[in-house]
Amino acid sequence: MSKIFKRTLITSALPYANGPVHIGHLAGVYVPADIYARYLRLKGEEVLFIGGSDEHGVPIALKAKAEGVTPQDVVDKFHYIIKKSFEDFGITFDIYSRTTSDIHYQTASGFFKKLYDKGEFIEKTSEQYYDEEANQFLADRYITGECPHCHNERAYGDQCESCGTSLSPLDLINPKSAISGSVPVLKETKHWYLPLDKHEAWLKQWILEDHKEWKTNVYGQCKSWLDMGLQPRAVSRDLDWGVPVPVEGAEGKVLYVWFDAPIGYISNTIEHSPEDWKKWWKDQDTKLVHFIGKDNIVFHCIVFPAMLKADGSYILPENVPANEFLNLEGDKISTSRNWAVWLHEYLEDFPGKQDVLRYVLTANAPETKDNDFTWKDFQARNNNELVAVFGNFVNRAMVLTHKYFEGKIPAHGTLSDYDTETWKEFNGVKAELEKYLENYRFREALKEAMNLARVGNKYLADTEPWKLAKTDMERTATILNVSMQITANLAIAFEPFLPFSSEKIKQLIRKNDLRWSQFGETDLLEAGHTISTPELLFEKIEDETIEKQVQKLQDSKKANELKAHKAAPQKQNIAFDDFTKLDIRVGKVLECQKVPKADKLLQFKIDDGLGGRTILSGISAYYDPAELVGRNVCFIANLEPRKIRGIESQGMILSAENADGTLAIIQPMKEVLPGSEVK
RNA sequence: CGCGGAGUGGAGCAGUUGGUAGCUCGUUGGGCUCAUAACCCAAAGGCCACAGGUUCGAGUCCUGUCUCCGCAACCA
Repeated sequence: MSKIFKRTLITSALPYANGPVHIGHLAGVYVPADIYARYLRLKGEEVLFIGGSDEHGVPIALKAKAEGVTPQDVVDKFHYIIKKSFEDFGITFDIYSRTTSDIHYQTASGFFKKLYDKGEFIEKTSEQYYDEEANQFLADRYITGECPHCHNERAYGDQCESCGTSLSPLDLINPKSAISGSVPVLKETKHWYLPLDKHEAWLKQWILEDHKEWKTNVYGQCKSWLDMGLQPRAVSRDLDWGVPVPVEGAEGKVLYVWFDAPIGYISNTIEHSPEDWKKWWKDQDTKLVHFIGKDNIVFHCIVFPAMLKADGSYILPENVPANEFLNLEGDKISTSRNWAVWLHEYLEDFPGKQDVLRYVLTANAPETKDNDFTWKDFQARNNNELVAVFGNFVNRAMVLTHKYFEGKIPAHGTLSDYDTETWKEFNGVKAELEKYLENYRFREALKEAMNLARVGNKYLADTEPWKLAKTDMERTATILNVSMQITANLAIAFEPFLPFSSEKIKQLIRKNDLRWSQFGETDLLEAGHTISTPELLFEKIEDETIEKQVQKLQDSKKANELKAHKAAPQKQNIAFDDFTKLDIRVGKVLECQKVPKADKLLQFKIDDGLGGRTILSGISAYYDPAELVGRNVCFIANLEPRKIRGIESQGMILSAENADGTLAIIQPMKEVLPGSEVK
């Protein structure tokens, strides 16, 4: 894997344009990708960094419908919010475009057509629900009906949000079209599939043999997929929002988003350099790197490469450095629950503090496992590391230079052994930094850069120029010369990570043209060169600021709970006779235990006054089996028995579901005999 | 026995091809005063999830077990 490449093409996962970007996206994908891009540029290498919005697919179509606008309105809104926030945050895409661009339509369409003509797809016909009133096939999400499991009447065709089961539209009882409300009919529809199974052999060789250096999470997941055997995947859908399938007889069909989106990398490259885009995608000397989150591993390591290979003229990714997920204050980040720190809001709340967030997200990046972002940690890293170590050193060096030499870099005398040793340390760090950056280990790399600032602080503390200034001005001059050279070096070292601060240092020392190759040089600033008056690089973040953010999160959490607490609408009235058909009883719990290999199930042995029965209930998350023994519970006695996990459940224990989904068992207020009827 | 990832001092993490367990923050004590009460030094704190095995020697290899996260399954 030591191939020398001429240029590097960096792609970062296309954010889905149904919401703004949050810190999870940043930590997982965009900050590392940007660090990598900036580093290579600083080294003078040929780099192209591609970004863009992913704007097709069912969720956007649904959101548009719910808000009574067009899908284009939805993606326009978020595309510009996302694009602007990336710009303001300093993510240096060479192009940030979108999958609704004309060029993308042509590119994606052409890509499909070529594979189609080469016979790289297989065609399959299957039965899907069709809305005769609206004259269209229905995506899974467009079908609602009764969940066969929990009988929630508003389950979707792909999932029941009440019980969490994933469904197929055919499972739904009384399906209804979400578009017209009519009853859909089953109709045959044809789709094209990419036969991944045909690509299995070379994928195995390419990943499992030739790319053992990929990160363990990436390699492991690919191996698991390859070992299980690959299946053909549909590349088209019946939908009216997307790139039309460019084949006769494919009216009303569009490319499936996962096929469509990665081609966006290519179309955005074409949009950026229409003349010579091919050198980025079709020249073996180009190194292609995909930055993504762990949810995208399979698409970028298996599906997209299979697409590229099927075409035959494209290069394959050299590496796919996928990160794990970032949690927020101990909870999963969630767009729908509004549990997130949104980039555009951060930029408003913390103007000029892009680098603080970049620092925290890199220092705590989820490179090997899921990590947690907390505001307290954010504050601590800012105050104890950025302010106290990095900012403080630069300030010390500059203040002293102004105090003793009127802001002019003094000429140095003979370097002492200690001076030389300090520089040696610098050179060592440079090599380490490069090693880490080139292996996508940005957390470690940043730590090395911080160590340089520590070296600086230690240097000043050990040499004590403020004392020497009283007796030995020549030595003081040397010390401050060295200190300012260190400062200039810090500007280089931090440029990929904290570009705004690096820029500020360069302004302060009035030196703009610093390149990576100069890193480690001891004469970046000439004697006599005048520097600006010192300004602070970072400022302390007070407790109140942090408390405000925490409060903001808690408020949104509360708001969500209240929103979710809206009581479900009342169901249709039923006849008294229907009620009497239900046989609800009180029973005493005799035994209770967890069902092995099942997350949620508890197995009960109930004294029902009729000889006892076994009932299973999915409440393991909320009750300890031991505390339930001896308690009275209510259960439906005449519900048809059903086998779950191989055990027959003879009834249903009644629980109330709280707004947050937690369950509370219903029990009678007074002691009653087992088998008592509930009326 | 579903698949993958992870379990290292209070917190967050390194530990490369097996050879005395490190880093940052925090804590405690000391020093210093140029600096945003910042900085520097020192100390305390880990039976490297657990149990076996291979080896002269294992955090590092093998086997088994447990826990956490994601996916899958599952919620009468």
